[in-house]
Amino acid sequence: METSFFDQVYEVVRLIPPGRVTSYGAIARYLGAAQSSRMVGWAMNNSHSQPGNVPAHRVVNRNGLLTGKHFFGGNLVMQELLESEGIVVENDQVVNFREKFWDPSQELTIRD
DNA sequence: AACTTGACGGTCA
DNA sequence: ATGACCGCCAAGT
Repeated sequence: METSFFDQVYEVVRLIPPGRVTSYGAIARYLGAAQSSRMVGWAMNNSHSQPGNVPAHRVVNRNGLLTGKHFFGGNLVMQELLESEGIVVENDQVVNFREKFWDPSQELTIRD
């Protein structure tokens, strides 16, 4: 396997537990490409082409803003999905984002 | 083949 | 605090 940057992104996204959200930058940083946060979003764009389900709705930008809601086929689809998991979304922004924030580098623990 | 855009983020002014 | 620019890599045009 090539273990492309994209593939790793999908893998991490799938590890995001329900009721939690993370940011593109957090994933990118976990993969060692903090400056490539845009690539994470781009990977999400291809996520629809990936097997299995990639909960991209749990990925928001560092503001907790549902920047990708537009890509879910609707404006409220992403919000509905998040609220369905217990996440409160208001004005396209995750309430208590800091509490709901799930950092792979922190939760997955990188210890060697 | 080259240029522009893109679901971001951090730094600089 | 707000605004603008740069970086990163891939895909679309």
